[in-house]
Amino acid sequence: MKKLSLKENNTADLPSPATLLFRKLSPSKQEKIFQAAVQEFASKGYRSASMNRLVKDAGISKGSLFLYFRTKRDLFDGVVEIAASKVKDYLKTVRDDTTNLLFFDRLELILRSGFDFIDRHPLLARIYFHLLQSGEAPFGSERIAMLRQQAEKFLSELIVTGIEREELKTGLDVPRLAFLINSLLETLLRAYYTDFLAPGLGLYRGNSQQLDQWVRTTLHLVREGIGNAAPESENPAKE
Amino acid sequence: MKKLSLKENNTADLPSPATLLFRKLSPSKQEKIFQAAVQEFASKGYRSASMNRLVKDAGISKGSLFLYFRTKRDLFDGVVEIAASKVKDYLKTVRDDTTNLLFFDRLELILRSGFDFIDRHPLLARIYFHLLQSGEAPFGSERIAMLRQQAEKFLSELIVTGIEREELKTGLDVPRLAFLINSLLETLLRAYYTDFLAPGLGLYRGNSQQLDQWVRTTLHLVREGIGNAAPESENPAKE
DNA sequence: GGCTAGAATGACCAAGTGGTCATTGACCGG
DNA sequence: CCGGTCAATGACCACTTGGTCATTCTAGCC
Repeated sequence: MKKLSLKENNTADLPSPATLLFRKLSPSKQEKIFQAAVQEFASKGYRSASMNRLVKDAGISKGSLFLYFRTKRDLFDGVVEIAASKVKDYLKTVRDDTTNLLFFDRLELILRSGFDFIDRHPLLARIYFHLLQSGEAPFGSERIAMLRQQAEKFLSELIVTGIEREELKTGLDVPRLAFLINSLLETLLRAYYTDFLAPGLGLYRGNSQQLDQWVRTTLHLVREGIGNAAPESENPAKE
Repeated sequence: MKKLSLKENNTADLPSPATLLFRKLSPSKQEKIFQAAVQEFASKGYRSASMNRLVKDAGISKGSLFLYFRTKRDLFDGVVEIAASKVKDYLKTVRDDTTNLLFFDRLELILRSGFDFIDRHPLLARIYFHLLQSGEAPFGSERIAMLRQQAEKFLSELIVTGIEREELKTGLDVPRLAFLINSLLETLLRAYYTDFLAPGLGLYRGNSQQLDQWVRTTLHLVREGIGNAAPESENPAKE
């Protein structure tokens, strides 16, 4: 019953990057083309993705592709649109499904859902993070900023709720903390599908035990920090 | 008093990417070429950097450049070598200059020195982070892993020392925390010179007041976390 | 001067790029 | 079976890429 409006098609104001012609194609053909595009962009990044290769993989002619999407950039935008909307749906779902939980339980679920999302949509995740990380791409940085702001706004709301429920300290610097925590989550997720980011730490394709440990350590850091509060003594200086 | 082995030039075992001919050049000419290369790689990233453009900027002929560096890759390696060694020196200096300070003061200084480093070497910083973040480059990922491991080992040592001095909790998951804290620092530094990463949060080219706030918030998070410890009650929620 | 070793040069190369467009071919109403 | 419409095609375009190499230039020596 709580299926809130998942549509919320605020992307509608932007003109779709695909041409009318493309949208008249049979769904299966559209799918085939998108799939090839996702594959190509995910594995090569925007700049090194080759339209020639893509066309071969999709099994269509080059001329057709440029009838469906006027430019490489348009095609990429179309792919990003899909990736972003999937990510958005996932964020929304997680948020709505966890409203009643405690802050740190919510945070844990967000993280775990992130791993899950990557398992389900590895290529889309790759594109999403590539976009998020990439300073070198010719994308209007507004799009990147928007993605980021979305996640941070989401986290901010979580934190504010946590404060209201007295699960978190008062007087927190919410927007900055949202940024910092978001960066922690992003790094973890990125390292989850990238082999060289955390070599030897069992995050990349880690088994569930290793992931548990990561989740525990991360939550512990965010919850309590690592400083020794010297709980017995009123004097936090040397013992 | 154990002088930690710093392994100064463990890069010496690798053959220098520059040719003999290049090393015989006058320092000023070497400098000019390096400068053009740094500029080009920093602004375009590895893949989009153009040797043709570079050659024009450096004011030498294309043939010469390829006499000095056999391939584009070699030239890039040469530039990275410089960037990495500068970063390394900076890390080492910060560490050695702060051994006597408390853990969180050290951490603060590391962060502030990072900002300072970026102010001083913006282009090298860009290349360094580009390398660190880039999954798309054709660099052997070992180099990236090495850079990362260096920073994390550095942080690990700091944490261990902090634990020994009872400034930090005992029983911490040191390597994972080093990874997480490192990711926080990296994100902050990256956002410090990247306009779109933390839009509106005053980190990009922020004034010193804004930076102070960032430092404070970050350290507070790492030290105490954001969880409400419910200090009045002696009831630490069982887990 | 003449000679020569070796450094500097830029025209040139094959390969690849994103993108175009004249041609083809498939379908359809008459 | 015709003509008309329009999607599909791939040869082709101008341009860029990293890299090469025959040629030219230059410095030093006799």
